[in-house]
Amino acid sequence: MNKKQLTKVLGGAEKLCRKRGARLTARRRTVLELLCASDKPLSAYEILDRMRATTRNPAPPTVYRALDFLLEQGLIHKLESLHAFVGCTHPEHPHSSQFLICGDCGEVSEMENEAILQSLQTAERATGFKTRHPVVELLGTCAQCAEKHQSG
Amino acid sequence: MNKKQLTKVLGGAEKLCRKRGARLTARRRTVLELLCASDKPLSAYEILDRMRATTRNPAPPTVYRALDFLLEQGLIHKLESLHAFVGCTHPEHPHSSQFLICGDCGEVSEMENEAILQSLQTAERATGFKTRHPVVELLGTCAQCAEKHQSG
DNA sequence: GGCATGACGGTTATGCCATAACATGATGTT
DNA sequence: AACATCATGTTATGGCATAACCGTCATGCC
Ligand SMILES: [Zn+2]
Ligand SMILES: [Zn+2]
Ligand SMILES: [Zn+2]
Ligand SMILES: [Zn+2]
Repeated sequence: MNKKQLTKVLGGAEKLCRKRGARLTARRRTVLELLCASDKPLSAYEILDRMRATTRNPAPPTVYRALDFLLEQGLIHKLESLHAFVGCTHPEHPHSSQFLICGDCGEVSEMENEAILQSLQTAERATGFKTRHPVVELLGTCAQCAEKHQSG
Repeated sequence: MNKKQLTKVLGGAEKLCRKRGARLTARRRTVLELLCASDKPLSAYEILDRMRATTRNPAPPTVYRALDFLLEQGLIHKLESLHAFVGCTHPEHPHSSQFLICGDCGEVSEMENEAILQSLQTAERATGFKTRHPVVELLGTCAQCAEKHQSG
């Protein structure tokens, strides 16, 4: 995410939280900034390291509490298969997305694919299962890296 | 999994490994048995605890090495969102499946849904992404538990 | 003002998940 | 026997996540 996008997302988050009566405090905002500014997912402890630049002696609970808040507000997502977190690219409305995770370059792209959601919902109806939180993470190789492998 | 099914799965695993020239050793077999005999997913450390009944002083690497082998052979699956493992219900052929994970009773059911696979593959083609391992885990409430909630 | 209430975050400690690194033992081949 | 290879034992360590307790600050009510 570039600086302009970052500003926009942070502004949006601010507005969203105000509307909901949720408090986007300094700590929480810092964590969101770090995640959005990063070009790859960050683990809680990576966030912790980066916080040392601006915060005196931060500890794991500080980070995890902020992450919990941001997850509740839908401003970030957790990648279960990586034990890491990413900023959401379109937090305006609640949604469930799918993630393409490249094992070569580490890039993660968030996707909101209607056909996939439909197929999941169809399966749920057939089994009577009620999904609260779908985890869809595709681990593999992105188009760029696949091309490199062929040419290189 | 009941005792009869367990015997069948273990026999199948034995045969499968022999065919592939892979060695289903005592340790590996024990871990597979424990997973298949359990009615819910087990973490590596839960497996470790149960191994103490039959093995002297087992350590984490013992379990993790067995798990790695069984994963490679497709005899078990890892549930990323639970940090736990389950025995595969149909290991005869390689496959990628989806999991319905009930947060109330802890039951996990493995599903191999063609429509979901298709929708994932369509999305891959559209993006040029090559998936090596899809993770699809639906966290929610199973039909049984949902019913209990309504009546109770 | 005085005081309860509740959200937020600092601090310390702990527990679970997973692997690195090295030593030993089992198995099969020549 | 000598050797290569794979599996396992053993010890130590690193990464992920939370429990429990306490101080602080804002808010609302008497
Ligand atoms: Zn999102
Ligand atoms: Zn890539
Ligand atoms: Zn399976
Ligand atoms: Zn259930």
